[in-house]
Amino acid sequence: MKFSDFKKEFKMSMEDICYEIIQDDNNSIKVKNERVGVKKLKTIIETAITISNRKGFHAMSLRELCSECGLSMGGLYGYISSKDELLEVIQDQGRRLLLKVMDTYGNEKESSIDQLTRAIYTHIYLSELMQPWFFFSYMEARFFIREEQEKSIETELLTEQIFSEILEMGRLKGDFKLGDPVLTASAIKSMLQDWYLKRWKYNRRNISVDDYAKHVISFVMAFVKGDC
Amino acid sequence: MKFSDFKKEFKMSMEDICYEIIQDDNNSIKVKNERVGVKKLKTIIETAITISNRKGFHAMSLRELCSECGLSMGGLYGYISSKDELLEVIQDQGRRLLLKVMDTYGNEKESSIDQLTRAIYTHIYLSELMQPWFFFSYMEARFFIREEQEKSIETELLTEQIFSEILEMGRLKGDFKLGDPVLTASAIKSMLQDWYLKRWKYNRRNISVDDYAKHVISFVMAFVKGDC
DNA sequence: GAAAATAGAGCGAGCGCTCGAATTATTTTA
DNA sequence: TAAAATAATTCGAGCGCTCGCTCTATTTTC
Repeated sequence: MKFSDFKKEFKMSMEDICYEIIQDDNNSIKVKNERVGVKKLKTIIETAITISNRKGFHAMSLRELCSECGLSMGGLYGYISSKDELLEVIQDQGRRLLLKVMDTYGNEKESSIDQLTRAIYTHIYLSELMQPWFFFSYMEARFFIREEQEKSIETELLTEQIFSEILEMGRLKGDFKLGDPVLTASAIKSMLQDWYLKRWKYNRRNISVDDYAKHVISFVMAFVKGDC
Repeated sequence: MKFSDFKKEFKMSMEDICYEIIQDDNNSIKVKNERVGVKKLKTIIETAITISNRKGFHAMSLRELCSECGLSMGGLYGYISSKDELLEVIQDQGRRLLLKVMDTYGNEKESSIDQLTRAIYTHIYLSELMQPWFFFSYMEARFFIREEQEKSIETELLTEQIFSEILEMGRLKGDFKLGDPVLTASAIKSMLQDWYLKRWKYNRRNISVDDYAKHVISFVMAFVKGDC
């Protein structure tokens, strides 16, 4: 599996998700025109993530967000009802994308090794395409209100569970030799997270997404194939 | 090496560092009485880290810090000249401790495997004792001013370099079979960082610092001993 | 020309920081 | 040793400013 192939299959665009959000009556979007609304909402979310990743969500003023999006305070408040809701929209949008892709990429008929390889590739490739959101979600999580924080923890543990289940299944089938599947899943996850958290480091060293994925795979495989 | 042994050897207390800082004329501490000054400064640093780790340094108001430390705005400003300087003091204090311990724990006469094992143990044990500072330093780094940010990056790369040098040396001696030492060092580091960044997860699962250290060691050893 | 969208001045609250008054501790004087 | 004088420390109201958010006047759209 190559990144370029994955990118092609990854058709679910942000615009589709923004369209879904605008249609959803649970939020406070006052704009009627869908064509304009979807485009603006997309800009707002992307710009908010960009500024937040530079200086933090809390330190980003809404005036700054407005001027970078090319709209006024009043204009912005046609899309959100508070700064807290903006955060919810960002999280909601990212999670929708994430869950859709994770659903698609399961395959129970593969061998344990292929399953593990595929899961690692999928996670790294996905976090490459959604790097700003993954970074945002990780770094801002501790400032979320309780409800949003619980959703974040849930998503974190869910991802980890995917790995621990593959490991556990592989151990039962005799394909893997490893101690604690949960600790191992956690170790794998920390390597995957490094890819979207330390982007500056890997850019500086000219390490491509495929270089990184291959290295993680070989690292993990050495452990699960050996006896410890 | 057990954590309890390490803890005993780790005699350098925060109070000594605070004493050094107060003696240093580069800062703006106006308090004359050393006995009171050292104690208060220690409280200020520890409380500031605690509040910051909960809600972020930027979101922590100095009024809040004052009331938790039991002093007034004026009182606080006898120790710092600005909120930015408080951040510098926190970073400075942590880095002094970190570097002192890292200097102590080198040992060039060991075998490659022992060196690697010792380096991993030292890092995990150290980050256990200084967890709040490590967490603070990692999560707030992107908000630092350029100068402070460069110091952070330098420290990050220095730690990584310790591992990549051990790995490179081991490969040359024929003890290790591995591909890229830098990528491997980076993978090890991401596992070490997980220990102080995801404390809630490991606490919830009742995983001790020694459990974690052992697992990382076995994970890394499987890779460096195998052929990839 | 009605409805939808936008603009941006204005509001109260809370921020980092200051500074003179109040309080406490120490030294000097008689 | 008690009183007076001086120094050191603590205090918190107040300053200028920016924040999230509101609301009405204006412009744009169809």
